[in-house]
This record gives sequence, structure tokens and C-alpha cells, in this order.
Amino acid sequence: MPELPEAETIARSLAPLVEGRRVLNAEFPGRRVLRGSVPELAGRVIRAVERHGKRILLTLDEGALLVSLGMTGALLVDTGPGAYTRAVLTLEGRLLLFDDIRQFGNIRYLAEGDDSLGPDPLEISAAKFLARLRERRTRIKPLLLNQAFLRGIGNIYADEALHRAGIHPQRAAASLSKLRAERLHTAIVDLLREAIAHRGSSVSDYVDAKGERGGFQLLHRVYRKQGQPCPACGTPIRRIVLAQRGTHFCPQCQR
DNA sequence: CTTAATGTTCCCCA
DNA sequence: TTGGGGAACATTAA
Repeated sequence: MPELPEAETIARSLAPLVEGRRVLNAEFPGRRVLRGSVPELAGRVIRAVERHGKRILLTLDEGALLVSLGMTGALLVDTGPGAYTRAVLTLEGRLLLFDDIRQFGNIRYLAEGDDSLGPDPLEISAAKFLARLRERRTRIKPLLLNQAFLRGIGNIYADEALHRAGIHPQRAAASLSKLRAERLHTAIVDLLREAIAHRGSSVSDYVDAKGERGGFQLLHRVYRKQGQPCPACGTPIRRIVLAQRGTHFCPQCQR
């Protein structure tokens, strides 16, 4: 469900609804939702809601909650708890729910900052991006999915960015020319900004904190478009499996 | 019944 | 040491 544009949309929709509010009670009906130990949350105040890669960071007056949305996680405000509600935070005047059908998502408490992720793709410079590519020996698509390399890109935007940049997903990352690497950097930035402007991609069940769907799925060029003509050249889009993920590309434009 | 799905982690092996 | 491959996690939809 969530990659960077979706997480950004969730954070923006959620922030004005919960920032500054005190937690009155916290319950976790989902047995497997909590990771690590979580201290008493009642009495804490939510100071800020921000995107952290493809995750959502709820900064409290002491510590923070890091919400990983997994494939099907959603943060919803003032809806009734349902069969897939895994966490319930009762706030002053609002109810914040974490719903997650497949339960790949989780919530962990951070006492301090989290430095386990790579740079944000919207903030890294082209020069630094190039330098980081050059020190890796893996193929470009799995590298883009690696959150320690860049935070926030997932399967949809990896495929879409590589198509825009004209790069084959199995291409060795370090073998990209300077020009190609810069083209990829530009493609990533443009793509993510456009997707955010369209409030993310609702391919299956992604919704923001108000339950609203995104619209960027209508502008996808290759993701899950196998057999359909490439919008650039008309060649049928191909689907392969790479790193256990469906991978969609144009065999003509991406070499 | 089979396959695939916006994700991550862990284990084994080269 | 790095990273690739595969399995696992849990659930729904086509």
C-alpha cells in the first residue's frame, strides 16, 4: 500500500487532525502489531506527524512512534474500529486507528532518532546519488527497493522511475553512466513530486487518513501494464520477477 | 485451486 | 563481507 507519495499524503492529511493532542488510551488488538517494547503512552502528546521514508513518524513529547504500513496498513481518524483494526489510540477528541489486513505492518517505539535508513530521494543531490550508486554491486531495481540505499521507493515507483529514465531493471547499478544516473535521479524526483500532487497511487486499498483514495494510478506507464503498449514506443510492456517482485518494463525503451 | 499483491526480515549459500 | 535466492509472515481478489 504505501510508498513515499502515499506516506506523504497520509502524513499531510493526518497531521492537522492529531498534532497537539494528548493520548488518553492506547490499545493493540493486533497481537503482532507491536515491535520491541512500548512504554505507557497515556498522557503523551503528539507533537508532530511526518513522513519517514515510506513510514509515518508520530513524534511525542517524549520519544516517538514509528508506523510501518506494510502492504495494507492505513492510519484512519474517527472511523469505527473494524475487523482489521490492529491499534487504537484514543486521543483528546479524536480516535486514531491503525487498520491492516495482511498484518505486514507494525508499530515500534523509538526513544531516539532512527538512522537505519538511507537518504530521502527528494533531498539527495544528483552528485551524491551518483556516488552512492557507484559503490554498489547489485542490480538497479533491487537497489532502489533497498531502504538503506534510499528511503521511500517501493515496487510501483521503482518500475515507473526506471521506465522514465530508460534503464533496464536488471542493469548493474554501478555500470550506469553519469548521464543515465542523473537521468534516473531526475526521473525519481519528478515522479515522486507528481505522485504526491495526485495524492498517491490507490492500486488496491490505499487511502489517506480521511479515507480518500489517490489518483496517480491513472498515470502509471508500466506498473501492472504487462501486455499493454508502452506509452513512449508502443512495444508491449513485459513482466518478469526480480527479487521476488513483479517487475514491469518496456524491452524497447529500457536496455 | 492458483497466482499475485504498494513490504520486510531471516536464513542459506556462493 | 556482500548480496542473491528463497521462504516466511497473513489475507484478499481475480
